[in-house]
Amino acid sequence: MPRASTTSDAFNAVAEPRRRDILNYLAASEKPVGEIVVALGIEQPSVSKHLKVLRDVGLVSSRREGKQMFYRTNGEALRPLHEWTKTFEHFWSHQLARVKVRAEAKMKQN
Amino acid sequence: MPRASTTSDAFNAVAEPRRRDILNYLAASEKPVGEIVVALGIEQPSVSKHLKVLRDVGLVSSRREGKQMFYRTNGEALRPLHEWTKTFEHFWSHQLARVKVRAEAKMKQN
DNA sequence: ACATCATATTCTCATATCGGAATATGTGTC
DNA sequence: GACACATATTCCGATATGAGAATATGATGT
Repeated sequence: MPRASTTSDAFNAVAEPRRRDILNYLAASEKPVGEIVVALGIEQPSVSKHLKVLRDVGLVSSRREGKQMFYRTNGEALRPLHEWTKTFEHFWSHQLARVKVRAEAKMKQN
Repeated sequence: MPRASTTSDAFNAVAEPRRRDILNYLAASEKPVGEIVVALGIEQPSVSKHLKVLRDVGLVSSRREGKQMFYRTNGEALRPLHEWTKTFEHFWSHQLARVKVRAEAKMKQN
């Protein structure tokens, strides 16, 4: 069995750095493909292919306006990722407290 | 150019569902490989291979105790994922998002 | 040294991938 | 219709993958 398809879910789709770049770029406002191409410096066919993947998993939506296709990030599709990583939040938010405590303990020694 | 290696970063490593299962399982407390095998019903070689990937990206750490190898989740390595998804949080949590969604729903009625 | 238990590695295979190049589709204008 | 513009699709090649099976390594006890 090979690796799961990039279009199988949001986890697989955002594993690709370029696709995260695109999502970041489209988060502020919708943009036509051509602007993504120049802004991120990616070849046009690659951008179209990445957008297709993102669209398949619901991470972007599109709208046609004349010759142009406007894409926008649909951040809601990232919610499962956020929720899942959130369950590990205590690993670092608690740590801050622990480091603090350890630092204070060291201070007392001196 | 093929897909980036699963060991290139945490994003790629957790794209595999089994590896997320393992991270979930090891989050509570460290466990030997054998227990992961029975708990998740995955073949032992697969578990070892997944653990190697997770270890390569710092998502788990290991400790030997006699014949057994204990693994534990290192949640800190998921922080980049959490931080990144957090930048999209307003898509679902912000009141504006809710208003938008409701407005779009109303549009669809017509 | 040997046997046993626990884990890791190696091998094969079918498959999905990404980038690049070329081409196709779709839209508006003359 | 012919043309230009914007975007999408197809074909190619190199490569990493995950599962399964077989085997290797490592640790302990006798």
